[in-house]
Amino acid sequence: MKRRNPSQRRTRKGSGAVTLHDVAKLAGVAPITASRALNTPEQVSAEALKKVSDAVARTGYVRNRLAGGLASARSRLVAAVVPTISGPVFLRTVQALTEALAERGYQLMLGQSGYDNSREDALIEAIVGRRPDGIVLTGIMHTPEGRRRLLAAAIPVVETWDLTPTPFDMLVGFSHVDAGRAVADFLLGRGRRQLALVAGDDERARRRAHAFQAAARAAGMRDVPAVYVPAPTTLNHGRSALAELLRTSPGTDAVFCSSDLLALGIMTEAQARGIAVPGQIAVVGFGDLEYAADLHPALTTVRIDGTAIGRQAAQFIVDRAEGRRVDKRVVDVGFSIVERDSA
Amino acid sequence: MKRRNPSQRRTRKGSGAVTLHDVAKLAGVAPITASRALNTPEQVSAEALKKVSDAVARTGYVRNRLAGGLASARSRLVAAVVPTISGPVFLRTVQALTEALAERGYQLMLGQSGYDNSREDALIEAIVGRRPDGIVLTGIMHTPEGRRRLLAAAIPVVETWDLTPTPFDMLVGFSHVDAGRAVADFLLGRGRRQLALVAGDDERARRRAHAFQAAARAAGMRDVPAVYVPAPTTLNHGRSALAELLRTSPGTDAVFCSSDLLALGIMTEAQARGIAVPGQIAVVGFGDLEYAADLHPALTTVRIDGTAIGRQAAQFIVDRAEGRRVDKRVVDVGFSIVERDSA
DNA sequence: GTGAAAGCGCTAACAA
DNA sequence: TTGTTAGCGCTTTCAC
Repeated sequence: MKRRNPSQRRTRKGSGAVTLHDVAKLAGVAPITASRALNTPEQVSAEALKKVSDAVARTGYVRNRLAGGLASARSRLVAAVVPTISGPVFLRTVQALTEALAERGYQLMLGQSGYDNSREDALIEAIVGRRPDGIVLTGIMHTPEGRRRLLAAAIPVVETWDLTPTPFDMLVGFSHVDAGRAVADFLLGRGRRQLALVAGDDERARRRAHAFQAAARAAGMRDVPAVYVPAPTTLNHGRSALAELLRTSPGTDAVFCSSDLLALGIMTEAQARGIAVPGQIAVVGFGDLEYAADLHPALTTVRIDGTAIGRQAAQFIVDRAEGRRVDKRVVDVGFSIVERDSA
Repeated sequence: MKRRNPSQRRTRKGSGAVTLHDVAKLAGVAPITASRALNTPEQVSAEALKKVSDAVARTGYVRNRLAGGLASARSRLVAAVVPTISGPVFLRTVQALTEALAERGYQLMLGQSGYDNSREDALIEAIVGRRPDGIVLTGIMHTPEGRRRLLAAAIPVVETWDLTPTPFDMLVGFSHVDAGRAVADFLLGRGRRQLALVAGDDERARRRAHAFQAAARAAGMRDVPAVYVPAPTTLNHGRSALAELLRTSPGTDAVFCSSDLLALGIMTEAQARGIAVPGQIAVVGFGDLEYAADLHPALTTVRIDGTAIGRQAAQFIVDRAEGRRVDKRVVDVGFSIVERDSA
C-alpha cells in the first residue's frame, strides 16, 4: 500500500466515514488490535482495550459490517422468506426470529415469496447474493432450481412450520397431518357428527384438511364437505364459506377452519344469520392468534407456538454460524388444541 | 498483487464460491467487463455480453453483493424500523416496501424498536453498521442520540406514518391531529352527543385522541372520557375498555378507537352484553384493516393507505440511492373516513 | 498480547 | 468499448 507521488496517485472517494484505521491511529495501536478489541476483547490487554474504546467513543465510530463480512465470510445477516407478511400466521415467528437474532448481533433480511412459488427463485438469488449466514424458510423448499441454488451456496437453511421426512438441512415444525386428525377426533369426541372444513388453498392447509377428512371418514362419516378459499385467507372468505356450506350441506354441525381469521369469519356470518355457536355449529380455528381467546364465544383453536419456532430457528442458524455442531437437526414443536367455547 | 514463492506465500481460504474473476476468465474478458455486463449491460458489446452470460449460466455464479457494496459504497440494503411487527398496522407498509424494493434490486432489513424507544439506539447502531442505502422509520425519530447517529451516518431517512413540521429528512405520512378532529366532527354530524375514546398508549394515538377531544369540546361537550390501554392494542383491551366506559360514563353513545382491533373488541363486548351497535353506541376504528369491511356490523373506520406509504418510501430511497434529485421531500397521503354500518 | 502483510470479491478512476 | 490499477474497510495468516 505504498503511495505514489500524490500528483500521479489515483484517488477514490471512500465513504468519508470514520474507519477502524482512524480509531486505531487515535488509540495509538495497530488496526488489528482495534479490531480485536471490538470482536474478541478477551484477547486484548485492559490497557489497549481502554484506549480503543475511548477512541471509538470520541470518534463515534460505527464498524462497517459489509467490510467485516467480506473479510471474514460471515455477514451476520440472516434471511427469512415468508409467503407474505400480511398473513398474521408467521408474524410471531418473524418477530421472535428478529429479536433472538438481534440479541446475538445478527440482522434479519425479509423476503416475500408469494403463495405461488413463482418468485421464489428470483428471491433466492437475491438472498444468496447477500451471503447470509443462514436462511429461514417458512414451509419447505419446493422448486428444484431453488434447492440447487441453496445447495450450491452452502448456506445453512432452516425450514419451518412443517415437518418432512426429507428435510433440506434443519427443520423446526410440526405435523399438519397429526393436527388435522386431532381436530377431527376432538370434534367427534364432542359428539359432532357432520364435520366440514374451510381451508385456504395452500399446501399445508390442504394437508391438514385431507387428514381431517380421512379421520372423519374412518369414524364412519360418508362425506366431509370442504370449501377451499384462496390464500391468504380473510375474514370475508370465512363468511362466504359458511354461506356456501349452509347451502350445500345444511346438516353441518362442526367446521374446522385453516386459520383463526377464517374462523372469525364463520362466527361473524353465523351471528349475522342468528345461528348459535357452538349450539348449532361448532367452530375450530387454527393458529391461536392473540385475539382468539377474547372473541365471543372464545375460539377453540389449534395452538402453534410460532415464537418457539422462531427462537429455535435463530438458535440453529447462530449455532452453525459460530461453528458449533448441530446434532439434532429436526425439532418438532408440536401443537395443542385449546378448548374454549366455540366447540 | 505479485505472488511470492508459493512456499512462503500466505494463503487465505476464501469462500470457495465462484467469483466474478472465474466468470471473466471463462468468458475470456477482463473482470471489469464481466462486472459491467452484469451491472450496466448497455455499456458492453453484444458479443461480450453473450460470452459473460454464458459463463454465468455455466458456472451458476451469484454475485457477491457484500463485496460490491463495499467497493461501490452502495449496499442495496434498506432498513425498516417498526415498533413491533405483530401489530398489524404497519404490515401493509412493510409489505409494499419489501415488494417495491425487491423489484428494484434492493433488499429489506427489518428491525423492531419496541414501543418504548429504549432499544432504538442499539438498533440504529446495528443498522448503520450495515451501511444501508436508506432507512425507513415508522413514526418519527425521537432520541437525540439516534438523531445524531443518523445524521453522522449521512444515510437517507424516510419517516412515515406521521407528519411533522420538522422532518429529519424525507417524510410520508398524514396528520393525526386532522384525523382525530375529523372523526369527532363526523360523529357529531351523525347526531352523537356523548363521545368517548379508547386509545393505545403511543404517541400518535395520543395525538389523535387529543384532537378528537378538543374538537368535541369545541362543539360543546363538557367531558370526553378517554380510556388508554397499553400499546400494541389488542382485542381484549377493547373489551375491557368498553366495560370501563360503561361503568364510568354510562351515557356514552359513540366511541373512537385507536385501532380496528380495539374497535372489534368494543363490538365484541357490546355483542356479549346485548348492546346494539350502532343503535346504542357508534363505533369508529382506525386503520381500515382488511377485515374491517366484513365485520358485523361492518366497521366504520379511518382508512390509511399503508401500501401507498410503503411505495412512496421505497421511491424516495431508491431515487436518492440512484442519485436523482428529490425535490418534494414530504408527502401527505391523507386519510379518509370510511362510512360503514357501525357508526 | 501485538503487529505486518496480504487479501476477501468487487468496482471507481483513469487510460487506451 | 475494453482494460489496468488501486483500493473499499475489514480480518486472516503468520511471526514475534
